[in-house]
Amino acid sequence: MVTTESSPKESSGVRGRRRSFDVDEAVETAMKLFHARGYDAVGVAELGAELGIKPPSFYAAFGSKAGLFERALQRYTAGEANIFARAQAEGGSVAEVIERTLLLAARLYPERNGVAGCLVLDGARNSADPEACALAEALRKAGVATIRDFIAGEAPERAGELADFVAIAMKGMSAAARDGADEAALTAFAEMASRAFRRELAAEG
Amino acid sequence: MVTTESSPKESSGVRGRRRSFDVDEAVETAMKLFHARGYDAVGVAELGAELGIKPPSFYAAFGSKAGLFERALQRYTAGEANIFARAQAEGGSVAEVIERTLLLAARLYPERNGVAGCLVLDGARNSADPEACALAEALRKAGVATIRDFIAGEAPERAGELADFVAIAMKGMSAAARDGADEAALTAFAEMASRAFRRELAAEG
DNA sequence: GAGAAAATGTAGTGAGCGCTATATAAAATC
DNA sequence: GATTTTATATAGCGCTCACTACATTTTCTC
Repeated sequence: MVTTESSPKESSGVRGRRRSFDVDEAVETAMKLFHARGYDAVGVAELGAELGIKPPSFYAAFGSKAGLFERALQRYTAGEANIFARAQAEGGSVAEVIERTLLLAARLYPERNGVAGCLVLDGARNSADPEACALAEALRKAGVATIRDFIAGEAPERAGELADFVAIAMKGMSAAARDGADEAALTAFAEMASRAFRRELAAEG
Repeated sequence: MVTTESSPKESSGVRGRRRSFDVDEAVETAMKLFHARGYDAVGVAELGAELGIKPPSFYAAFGSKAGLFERALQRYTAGEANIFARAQAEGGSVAEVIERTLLLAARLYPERNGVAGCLVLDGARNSADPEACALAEALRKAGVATIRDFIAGEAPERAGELADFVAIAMKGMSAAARDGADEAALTAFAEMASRAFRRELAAEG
């Protein structure tokens, strides 16, 4: 082979040949592909081509296609896509945090570079792979549980249905974004949903 | 062959061998399969096995997999799944019809026999086939246009965003149902969304 | 019955799927 | 340098995908 090794002299402390690609970069690329077209529609061959690696390197690094999807989901939820965590970090009342959450979704979900909606909510939608579905489902359940616990701080009686309201609204916004809705349309919805949430929260259960 | 022809004596006026299967029944079966698992996840081989026909009969009758999907969508929208048409048929104000629409969705969308959500909204979600996506998208656009025109009768100024609110809420309910939400959860959402719609309609734009 | 038309059964097509066996190349330790 | 370890490249696995060529059967018209 005739590669120009970037740093062949310095020891890394790890035995064996060094990876010729950046794993984090690969996960980032895969994340975008899965997000743009859904889990099933992105093949291992395309991933390999896009990542610049051959199948053996792919499976040595990620174990399986679902393994890479799991890494992509981890990267997704650890970043700016974790909308509720970002909204909660700014503090405020339950109504304020939920409003911020919905408005943030309206800002983040519209199509940008072929990517729209939420990877967790829609990335494995209609997938034939049970493993991919289970990975996304676990994150969805954890997400709504987090929101429910947060709402329970102010409204323990109605926390369940109020969290469901937010979750279903988010699913609608993600689906709408994937169907082509722009930020203005999603923001209009988010504002109406926020007003609704505020009123429902204020009303006695 | 040793088939027992059901009515070999009476002429049908059409030349050639008669179909050995009922096309409408086949479309019905295909509709359920597409609805349950999504367009891409249902293969032609499985459809043929389930319908009891071989590939040549399949393609002679439907032209292509997408052709059968189109027939399935037509059958779907012509039946009880056309929620808005059913809600509108009962008459009443815009707020009443929309409330009926959302509550009807909450009743129809939860999983029954492996089928959940809306075929038009989610049947081709994440599909790699542009034709299937285009068929579903056309029906989605027609549906929201119908709702917009109906709302415009009472609120011409805000008909666009109010119709979008309903459409996004329905997408959320369909997605939630496919994720396992039951009728109680969807009904709770539908009631909150209905109250929200009523208030937004009453408020001056 | 002859011929035409339509549907069927048998048997496949090329292409893509996720994944792997095997050998080689590059880095470490000894 | 010899050995070990890791990652690589080449090539191909068995399987499914949507779809079709071809001969045959059924049913019509004439």
